[in-house]
Amino acid sequence: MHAENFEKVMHGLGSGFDALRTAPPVACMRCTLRDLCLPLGLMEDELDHPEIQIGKRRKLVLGQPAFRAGDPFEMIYAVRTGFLKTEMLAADGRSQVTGFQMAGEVVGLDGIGEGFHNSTAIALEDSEVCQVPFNELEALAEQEPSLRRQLHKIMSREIMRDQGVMLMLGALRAEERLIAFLLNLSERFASRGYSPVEFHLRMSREEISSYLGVKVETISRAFSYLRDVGLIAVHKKHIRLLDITALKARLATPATGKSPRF
Amino acid sequence: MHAENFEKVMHGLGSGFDALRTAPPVACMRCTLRDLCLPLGLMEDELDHPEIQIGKRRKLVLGQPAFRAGDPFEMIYAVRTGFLKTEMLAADGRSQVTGFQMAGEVVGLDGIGEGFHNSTAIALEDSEVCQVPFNELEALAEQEPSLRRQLHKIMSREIMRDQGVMLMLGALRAEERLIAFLLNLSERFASRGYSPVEFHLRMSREEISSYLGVKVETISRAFSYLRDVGLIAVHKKHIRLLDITALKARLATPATGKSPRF
DNA sequence: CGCAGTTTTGATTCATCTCAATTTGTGTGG
DNA sequence: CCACACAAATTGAGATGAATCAAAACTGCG
Repeated sequence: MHAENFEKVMHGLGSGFDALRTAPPVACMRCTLRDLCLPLGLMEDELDHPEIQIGKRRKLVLGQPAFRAGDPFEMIYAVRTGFLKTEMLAADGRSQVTGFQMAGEVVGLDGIGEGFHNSTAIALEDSEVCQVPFNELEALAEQEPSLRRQLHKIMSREIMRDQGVMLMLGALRAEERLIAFLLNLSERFASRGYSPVEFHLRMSREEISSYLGVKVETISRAFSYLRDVGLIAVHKKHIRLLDITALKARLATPATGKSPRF
Repeated sequence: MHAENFEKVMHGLGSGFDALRTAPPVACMRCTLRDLCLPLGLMEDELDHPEIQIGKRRKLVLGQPAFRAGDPFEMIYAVRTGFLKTEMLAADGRSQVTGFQMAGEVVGLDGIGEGFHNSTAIALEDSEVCQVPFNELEALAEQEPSLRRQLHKIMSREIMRDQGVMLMLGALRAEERLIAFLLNLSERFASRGYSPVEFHLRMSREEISSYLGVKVETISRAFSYLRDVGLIAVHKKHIRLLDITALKARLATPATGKSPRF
């Protein structure tokens, strides 16, 4: 979906706002996600708070939610390790996956507006997130212009990401959606130092199909087709992109008539 | 689409940041969109700045863009009167309408992240917007906690809105999408004091179809069908919802198998 | 009043869904 | 470690919704 959304991410370690004064276990400055994260901006201007940190780490086992729709909104969550999915529930109980998040990406931003989360975030594998109390973050952002800008960028990027998904759902056919999805994963893995051509899907076909707005069978067929034409290699959840250029080309052309590219 | 998104809106009048000190033509406090807007929060806490205002009014004639994709990001825009559409351009030149905005709604938030707009906002009728310089807004928000919260809410609501559209595009069939669209307009008109059952569409069928991710012919057929079954009355762009309850019911049931409502 | 663009309607084709069966994978307990 | 039971994924065949191609009706405008 959408060219680049290796989102800069928000995170923090330790706990509480007074962390500004006390030296916490692991400061944001030393966090491994430093440059993907909120403190990125922080560091630029505010090197006088080397130990700044907000939020605390929390482990999630496979299937465990970070938060559920309806929960009061208090935190936003930065993925430190692992893989999450977010899903929205329709009124009739059916749900739709709205995104997959990997290290350095943020979930929970949708809760700000209404005071409660309207989506659910679930770990697709054992993961670790950094819980950031939003009101503390806001307060801190007040004092740190670069942090404030970073927060706004993160929210803005989420808006862009969502709009990219809209474009994909509105304009691409099933097979193209899958290609866009795979290419998007590829980019995100690449930007994290992993192989862009070979990776492991953490989500089920069902979850992919929900995200892409088609039925599981259709996704399965699309996988098979791309394998048959030699564009990808599939071994259960292990994917290898055999010809990224050709895959991109399939997105760049309106194929049968609908619009292309994400 | 999506229950409520009569977005609180950001606006301002006059111009420049120094407006904090000089008395501008029309202060936010006296703006007719006051309670839909950013100053909403402002007023709660900061009654000591009765003349506060940022941004300036700008008229747009039908078809005129407030900004274009690629333009450097400097302002966000609150619709004061009229009707806008926002659209994203795909790599191959095709475009997709990503939203329609009416009085009290904000456009341009997607530009924050990358420093340039990645969508285009165009007036669907003669309109007036309030241009708010974003960096000034950020600076002002720094001093006004309630304004800051309001800004975050607005961004968060845009995220929720987009996710609602994702759900619609991923889960509903053409006819259901149109119903969701009409019901959404209905709510937004209602929240502005207009009739929820009778209104004028400002956008073309083409634009509706782009937004809903289907072809024009399909939208036209969906209109005709809903008319034939007595759910709506259509006279060109004038729409009357004859049975809102029944329309909602069609969204609440997985119809032929796909997911409904959202 | 006639032309150009938009909207509607019709007929057909095609993509995706649906239903159903099969295969493959996974976890559990013997 | 194997066998079984259950879940996930694939494949097939047919039904159906939406796209496509084509043309007619309508709308607005000079």
